[in-house]
Amino acid sequence: MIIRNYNDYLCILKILQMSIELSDQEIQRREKLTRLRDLGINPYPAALYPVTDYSIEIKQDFQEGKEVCIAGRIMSQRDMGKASFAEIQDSKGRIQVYVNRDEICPGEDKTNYNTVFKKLIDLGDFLGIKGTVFKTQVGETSIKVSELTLLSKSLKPLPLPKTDAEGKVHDAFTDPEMRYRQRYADLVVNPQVKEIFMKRTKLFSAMRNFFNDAGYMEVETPILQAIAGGAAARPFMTHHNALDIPLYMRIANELYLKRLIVGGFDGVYEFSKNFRNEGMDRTHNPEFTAMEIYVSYKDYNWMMDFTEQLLEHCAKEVNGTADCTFGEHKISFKAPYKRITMRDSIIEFTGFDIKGKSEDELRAAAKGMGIDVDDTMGKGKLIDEIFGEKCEGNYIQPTFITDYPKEMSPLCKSHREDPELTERFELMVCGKEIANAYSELNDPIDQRERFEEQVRLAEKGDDEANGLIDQDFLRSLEYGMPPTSGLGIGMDRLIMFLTNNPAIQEVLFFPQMRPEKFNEQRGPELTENEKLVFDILAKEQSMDLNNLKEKAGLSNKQWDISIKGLTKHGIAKVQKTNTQLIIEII
RNA sequence: GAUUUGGUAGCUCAGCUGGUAGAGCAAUACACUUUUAAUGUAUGGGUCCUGGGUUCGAGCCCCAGCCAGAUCACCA
Repeated sequence: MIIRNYNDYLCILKILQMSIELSDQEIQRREKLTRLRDLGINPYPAALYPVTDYSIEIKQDFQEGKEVCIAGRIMSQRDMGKASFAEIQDSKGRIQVYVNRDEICPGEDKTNYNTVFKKLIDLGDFLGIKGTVFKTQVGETSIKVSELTLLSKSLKPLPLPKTDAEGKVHDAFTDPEMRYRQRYADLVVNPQVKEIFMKRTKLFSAMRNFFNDAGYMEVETPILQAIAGGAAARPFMTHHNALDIPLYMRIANELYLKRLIVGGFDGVYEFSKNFRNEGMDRTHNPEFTAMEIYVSYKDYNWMMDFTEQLLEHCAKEVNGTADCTFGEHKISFKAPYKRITMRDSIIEFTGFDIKGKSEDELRAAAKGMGIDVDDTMGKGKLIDEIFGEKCEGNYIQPTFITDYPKEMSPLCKSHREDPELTERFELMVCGKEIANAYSELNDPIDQRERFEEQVRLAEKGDDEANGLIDQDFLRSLEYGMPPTSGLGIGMDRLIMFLTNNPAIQEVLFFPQMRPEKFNEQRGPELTENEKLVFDILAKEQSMDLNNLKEKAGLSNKQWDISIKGLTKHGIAKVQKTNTQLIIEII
C-alpha cells in the first residue's frame, strides 16, 4: 500500500496500534492464546480443578508414589529434550514437577508435550498437575506428571528473581515504587512479602482472641462522622448529598466506644480504620489501623498489666517468641515492662523537674535545652516537646511512660494524687509510641471544661487542638459512665516492630501512592511537526534530506524528533547514497 | 516542606571526555529423557521518565516538570 495522505496512514496505524503499545513478549503471549484455541484448548477454562495437595506439605510429608493433584503458577522451566523440569508455585510454596514426554503423551500424538507444554506454556501460567510423588537422582522431591491442564494463561511476564545454590537472589524485584504499585506481582515473586502479611493477619486474630477470651465484645462504630473527635488531627472532609451536610472521615473512634460503655457494655473494642489528612512518610499513611478497647470498672494501672500480657501473647502468636529484632535493636515483649512517670523521665535525661513550674518557666527551660518553642504552646505542649526531644528516643525496650500533664490529655481523668497530671500512659518501643491509654474521664462537667480549653487553644493557633465540641458525647457522659480504662494501639506500628520493617508501606498491602499515569494511548496522531514534514514529503514522495529539513524550517532538535518519529512509525525512510541522504515515503 | 539519590530492553543493571545503545536472566529457533541460577548454538527485542535548550551531534551537559527512594522537618 502506498501512503499518499494522512488518511492512508491512519488506516495502517490502526492495524498496527496494538503492536506499537505492547512489548515483544506480550504480543507473543497473545499469539499463543490463538494457537492454544486452534488446538482446542481453552486458556481460561471454567470448571473447578480438584486440588488435593499443597507443595510444601508434599515435601514435608514425603510419600513415594503418592497420587497428588496440585495447581499453581509455573515459575521456572528446564527443558531437556524429551523430558523437562518445572517449578509450580501454589499458595504455600513451590514444588518441582517432572514432565516426561511419553508419560503425558502415551500415544503417537506428542503435541501435548512438544507444542503445548514446551512452546505455548509461559512462566506465570496457572497449571493443574496430576501425578505421583518421587525423588529425583539428586534427591529433590518432585511430582512425575501424568496429566497437565492449563488453568489460566498469563499475558504479562512477571519479574523473575532467581535463587542460586548458595541462596543468593539474583534479579530481585526490589524497586519499592513498582512493588507497592503492583503489589500483586510483589506477592507472587517475593515470598518474604507474603510472610509479612500473613503475620499481620495472625496479629489481628491473636489480639481478637485475647479480647474475646477476656469476655469483651468486638463492635463497629461510624466512620463517617459529623464531628471528627477523639484526637487532634486534620480530618478528610466529604459531603452527604441527601442530608446536604459536611461529613468527616473519622480520625479516632474513642468517643463512640465510650458511648457504648455508657450504654452498659463491660468491654468493647474495635479495629478502626482511621483517616488523617496530614503528611505522608515512611511511618505515616493517610489511612491506618488503630485498635481501641474500653473496659469498665478498671483504671490505667490495670490496663498496663493487661497491655503487657496482651503484647506478650501477640508477639508469641505471630513470631513464636516474645523476642524480636527491629533494625539494630533486640527487643523483648515479655511482661512486665518498665514503668516511669513522665516527670521522672525528664528529670533523668535533663535534670529538670517539671513539677509546679509555670508556663513561662517551662518555656525558658525548653529554650535552654535548645528546643524550638513559640507562644502558642501551652504547658502541656511544652512538656511534650521536652519529652519528645530529650527522652522519648531513649526507650528501646517496651516502657510505660505514665502521668502526662493535663493540657495534653483532654479526655483523660485527673490524677488521683496530683491534679496537674492525668492518669495516662503511653507505651514506647524503640523510641516510638505504640500504645496510649487512660483512666477515662467520666466527669461530664470536667469534660466540658476540657473541651472548652481545647477550643481556646485552637483559637490561640494550636492547629492540633480540636475546635468543635461534641455535645452529644457530653450528653452521654451526663447519663453517667462507669469508671473505665481505655487503650489504643497503632496496629501498623506494632506489626512493623513484629516483622522488622522500618516503613509502614511494607506492612500495608496497598499504601497510598500518587495515582499512576498510564501512558495515554499513543493513537495514530502525528504531532504538528511530524504532519508538517509529512505534508512536504508527501508531495514529492522522495526528497533530499537537507532540502526537506530546510523547507520544514524547524529547529535542529524539533527536526530531529519529527524525522525520528516518522521513521519510527514506518512511514518514512532515510537512504544513504554515496553523495547524499535521500528520504522517501514507504 | 527542605536536601539528596535515582528513572536505560519484560526483570536486574552497565554505559568512558558528548560521537551508530550493552550484559545477564526472560523471549524466539534448534539440540538434549532425573535437571535445578540446567547446558550449548543462533536470533529478535529500546519513547534511554516528559518537555524545552546548548551543540554538527545529547542516555550523558543546562533549564523546567513528573514519579519514587533516603535523610531531615512536621506529626498525641
